[in-house]
Parts: sequence; structure tokens; C-alpha cells
Amino acid sequence: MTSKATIRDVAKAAGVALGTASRVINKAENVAPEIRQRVQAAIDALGYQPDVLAQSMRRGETRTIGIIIRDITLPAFAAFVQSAQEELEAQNYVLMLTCSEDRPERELSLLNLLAQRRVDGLIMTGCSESDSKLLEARGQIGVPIVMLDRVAHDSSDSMLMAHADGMQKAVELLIDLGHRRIALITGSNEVHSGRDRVVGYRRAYRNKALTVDNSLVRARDFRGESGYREMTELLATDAPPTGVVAGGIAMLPGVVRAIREAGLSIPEDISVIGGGDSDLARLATPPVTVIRWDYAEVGRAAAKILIDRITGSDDSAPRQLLFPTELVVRQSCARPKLQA
Amino acid sequence: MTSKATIRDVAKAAGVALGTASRVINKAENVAPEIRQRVQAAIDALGYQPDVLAQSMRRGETRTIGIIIRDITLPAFAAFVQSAQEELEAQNYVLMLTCSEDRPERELSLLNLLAQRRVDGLIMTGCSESDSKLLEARGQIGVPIVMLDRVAHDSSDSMLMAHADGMQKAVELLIDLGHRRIALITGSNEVHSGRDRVVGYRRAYRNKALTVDNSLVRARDFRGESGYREMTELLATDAPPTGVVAGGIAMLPGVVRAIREAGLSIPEDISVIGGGDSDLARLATPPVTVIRWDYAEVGRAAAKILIDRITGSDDSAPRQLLFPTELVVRQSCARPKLQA
DNA sequence: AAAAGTCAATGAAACGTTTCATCAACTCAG
DNA sequence: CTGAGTTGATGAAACGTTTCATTGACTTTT
Repeated sequence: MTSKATIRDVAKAAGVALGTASRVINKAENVAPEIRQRVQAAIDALGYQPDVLAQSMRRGETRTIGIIIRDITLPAFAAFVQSAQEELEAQNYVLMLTCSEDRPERELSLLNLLAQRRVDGLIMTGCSESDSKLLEARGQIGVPIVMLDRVAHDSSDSMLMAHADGMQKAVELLIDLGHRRIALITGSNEVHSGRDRVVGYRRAYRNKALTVDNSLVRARDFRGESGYREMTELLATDAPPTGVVAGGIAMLPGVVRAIREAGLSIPEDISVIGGGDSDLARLATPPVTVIRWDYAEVGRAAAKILIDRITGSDDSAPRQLLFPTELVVRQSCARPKLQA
Repeated sequence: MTSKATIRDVAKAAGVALGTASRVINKAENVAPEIRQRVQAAIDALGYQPDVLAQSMRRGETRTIGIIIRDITLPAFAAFVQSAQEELEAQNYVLMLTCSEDRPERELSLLNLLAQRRVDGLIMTGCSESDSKLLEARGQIGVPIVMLDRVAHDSSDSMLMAHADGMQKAVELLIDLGHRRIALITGSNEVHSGRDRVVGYRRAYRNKALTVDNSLVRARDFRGESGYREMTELLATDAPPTGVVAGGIAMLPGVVRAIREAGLSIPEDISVIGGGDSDLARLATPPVTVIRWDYAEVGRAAAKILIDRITGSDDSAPRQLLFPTELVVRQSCARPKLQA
């Protein structure tokens, strides 16, 4: 019963033509007040609701936005998605959520899936900025795309965090405390969020006139288990680090767990800085110093710019928005035990 | 160019009728092998992909599932959504994600939104089991609904956690340790997940032949800030609790924060048990004892049963699946300081 | 008073499918 | 050799909209 009444029924009930009913519904002008009223009455009486499917088909838009996120389970991403969703909902768009698990083949099939679903736009955080298959698939999709923490090499817009800045501050903090062996664990070099952190790390070392030990820089992938694995490996070496920055957003838990399991304590044995704030970082004992940024704000911005692109109200060159990061100092960092 | 080719083009290219092309595409029988091949060749050559919109319109199904979750930011819910999404994706469904923030008026408007979008089914965790407006809206929607942690009073299926069991074990643990003033903070009485915890709490007290102090039972709503507020309030009373169970899934952070701010330490001054496992609970110092259940499994089950309802392969009476909870003992509970 | 111009309403066409009643061709039994 | 039966292809109709070229009724201009 819900949306059984069609526009035809409305027209008939109001004694007007199909097209007229449509014009009333779409608030077009050029319709006599008396007629408008009659049609409106019919709409109310029948409880008419337009069929979104038929509208989409005719109009060629679905009012649907696709999102490909690595893993919705990470609170940071969830915050991003949530605020983007709110913004979109306000503009009468709806979100189709998918997760790539940071796996290229999944990303590819999700791109196809969403293309076939005819989303009006796409927000995504890809596995790679350069993979040619993915690049092609993104190009083929033919709708505006906003990339999260990825540099777009095509016409997409990018929302970039200033990871290098944050990382530099973090590493300099550790260096100033006397640390010389500082490990960096972050994601793949193929994407901005991984690469930029390494840039910041090296910049800090250069600033302090120190040289980087490349074996301490681990930039493989973003999956959560990597944090644990890399940290365990690092701690097992002859010269383990005295400080570590868990750059990837999902890595702090694994890194902390590895440290605990090695029987070390924070910050006495090893100093820790996390990438991205979280309940865990805030409420751990000791609370963990983190590089913070506001994904919720980024989500809103992404939604806004995407809508502007869709409506065509922004047809300027691809944008690269840079969002600030800040270092939130808590109690997880201290001077290293044995000064080098 | 992507999906520009229509079935008409395919038919023309293959030199067959529209209907024939359609039959090939839909793998219908009764089509000569030679023709099938020719059509297939045309499909490949043109890169034809069916227009999902037109299909939906004609078939009367959208292959889209709506989900209304309280807050995607909570990792537990995110895990639920993620596993549901995976299961649905495998069956070629796609998820439309919305968040109600536990606010009835939002829930109502989201129900309407998703109804208008013609979702084929709905997974949701409502604000109330009894609110008549919401009940009516759910009834009107006309598609199968699976409720998460809510008892459905209509034809919907319910996925229920055995909160009472878990809570009983939790409270009995505290009682056995010698606690007599145990606070319970959980969500609204209007829903299973709130109510059932209170049931378990009372059962534990009855089992141990103790009487409940109702001022220690706080079952208002599920929002995160409530955890902090209620805990702060409880600690400010003349006879503060010596143990607390943070029942609601979002409440542990707030409760812990309130305790920290009161200058108390866990478990020396107060014992804490959380509802739902999390990174925070696992990695806090000390690690927090929790009532655990597996939302990922629930998500899969919800998706499965929903699909069965949609396809009509399950037309039995509404189901109420009960999922087990277990008590995971960590180090956040100890004997109370001053024995009562 | 005729011509030209406005303003609103009309109804057919189109969007890209699926489905279904026909139809054509062929096979086989009598 | 005819009539019935079977198999497979056909093309129109339908799903519920929006849009657009027409049309009809008025109004204004010459």
C-alpha cells in the first residue's frame, strides 16, 4: 500500500494531465494556483510518493554516492564516513558503503559494482595511486571522485592530511628527548598517507643533522596485523629502537601489544607515538602521544566538494585540500634508558 | 562510454530480437547455441553491461539493503555492519548505510528515506520496541526487517544477545569478590539490550540472596556521554559503588574517564566490567574484564536470514536468534577496599 | 478585427529493461 | 500429406517517471 499510487493516479484524481501533475510535484512554475491546489490535494489524499527508481531512470541520476573505504571497523574511518553521510543526507543523497580491505582486486571489483549501480559520485581511499588497472577503472567510471589521503593523478579531487608535518614534529620530539633509533611503521609507499609520513620522518632527521637507518622505516601496508608483525620483528633485532611512531591509523593496537608481549613498558623501555587519536590512545596507561587530525571535518569537506562537482557548481581544476595535523603530547614518551 | 551500450544495441549487433538478447543475458533456456554465441559475442564486443536501474524498475527489486545503526563510529557496530556487508555483497546486494544516533525522529525519517529508496530489506537497531509511530513506520515499509538486539513485536526477525546471562555472570563475579554496591549503567529500558541487562543484574542479586539498591541501576539511553555522566554522578553520592558494569557498548570510555577524573584507580578503588570487547578493554592498564559476544557473526547471520526472507526461501514464523555472551576475565576487578 | 504573442495544460515519447502472447518453422504420427 | 505438437525467436507492452513539441484559450498590438 505504501507507495502504490502512481503519478497517473494523482493526475486522474485531480482531473489533470500526467505532465501537469509532474510539474506540480516538481514545483515547476507555470501552473495555475487552482490546479496546483487540486493536484496537491490528490497527492495528499492518495499518499502519493514518487518512485525514486523511475525518477532516477528518467533523470539519469541516482542521488546515491558510493564509498570505498579500507575498513569501516577503524573508528577513524568510521568517523569520516559518518560525517560524510550526514552531509550527504542533508542534500538528499544516500551512501552505499563498501570496504576494500586494502586489496587491489577487491577495489577493482567494487569500482565496477558501484559503476554499475550508477552512483552519482564516489568517495574512496584507494590501494594505490599508480596501479594502472585501478587508474583506468577510476577513469572509466565517469563520475566525480574524491580521494581520501591519496594524491589523484587524474581529474579527481584529493583530501590530504599533512602527515609529513605531524610526523616531523613527532620524530623531532623523540630526537629532542635523546632518541637516536626511532622506528617508523606506516603503510604502503604507493599512497600519500604512507609516503608523506616517511617524508616527514626524513625531514626531522635532516633537520637534526642525523642520518636515517633505513632498517627502522617500515612502510609496507596498512593492515592492522602489520603493526604487530613489524614491531615484533623490530624488537627482536640486535639494536632495537628506543622509540616508535605507529604511523598507520590501525597500527597502534598491534604495536602496543607487541611491546607488551616483549615484556617492555611504555615509556620506560620504549617511547610510543600513535598516528591518529583514539579512545585507546586517550585512555591507555600511560595515555599515548598522538599525531591528530580531524577526519570528521574531512568527511564533511569531501561530501561538500563531491556534491559541488556533481551539480557542476564547481568545475575548476582538480583540488588538493590539505588538512592540518597536530601533535598531542601525552605520557608515552620519555628519555631513552641508555643514552647513545 | 562505460555502460553506454544498451540491450537494443546488443540485439541489433547480433541480428536478433530484443527479447532474445534478454534471454541470453539472463541465462534463460530455450535459446539455440548458435544464437547464444552470437549474442555473447556482441555483448563482449560492445562491453555491454545491463542497466541496474532499468532492471530494478522492471523486476521490482533493487538488490539494495538498508541499514539503520545507532552509530557507525562504535567499533562493535562497525564490525557488525562489515560482516553483514560482506555476506550481502556475496549475494549481489549492496548496503545503504544510515545512522539514527538513537534518536526516534531520525529513525522515523530514515525509515521513510529507505522505504522510498525501495530497499529490498532492512537491518536495524531501533530506538524503541514499543513506540507506536516507529512500529507503524516499520510495518508500512513492506519489506523484511531484521532487528539487532531488539525484540520485534511484529513479523520481523530478531537477533538477540544473551545479555542477561553475561550480566549475571559479571555481577556474580563482583559479588563473589565481596562487592555489595555494584552499579549498572546501560541503555534504555525500552529495548532488549537495555532491559535484558537489568534482568541479569537482578537475577544475580537474587541468586546471592541480596537486595538491589535501585539507585545503582542506571538505564537511561545508549549515548556515549551518558556513561561519563552517570558514572560521575554515582561517584559523587554518599555511598558510591565499589564496582561498576558499563553495560552499554559505548560506555566504557566514559566510565573509565569519569573514574580517572575522580582520582580513583582500577581495580584498587573500584572494579570495572565492560559490555562488549574492544581494543580499549584489551589494551588498557589494567586490561578490562568484559562481557563479550561476536557481532561479526551476528552480522553474517542477520544478512543470511534477511536474504532468506527476501527470496522467500524462509517463510516460517518470525525468528528470535539468541547469541551467547561470555565473561572474559582480565584484571580490572578486585576485592573491594572496605568490606561492607 | 486580424495578427501576433503569452500562458498553461496536454499527451506522446523516451529512459533500458523483462515478460508474454504470437508466430514461424520444423518434426512426427496417422 | 495433413494436423498436432514442439521449439525457439519475435516484438509489443509495461514498469513510473520527466520532458518537450503541440495545442487551445486569452491578451495585446497594429
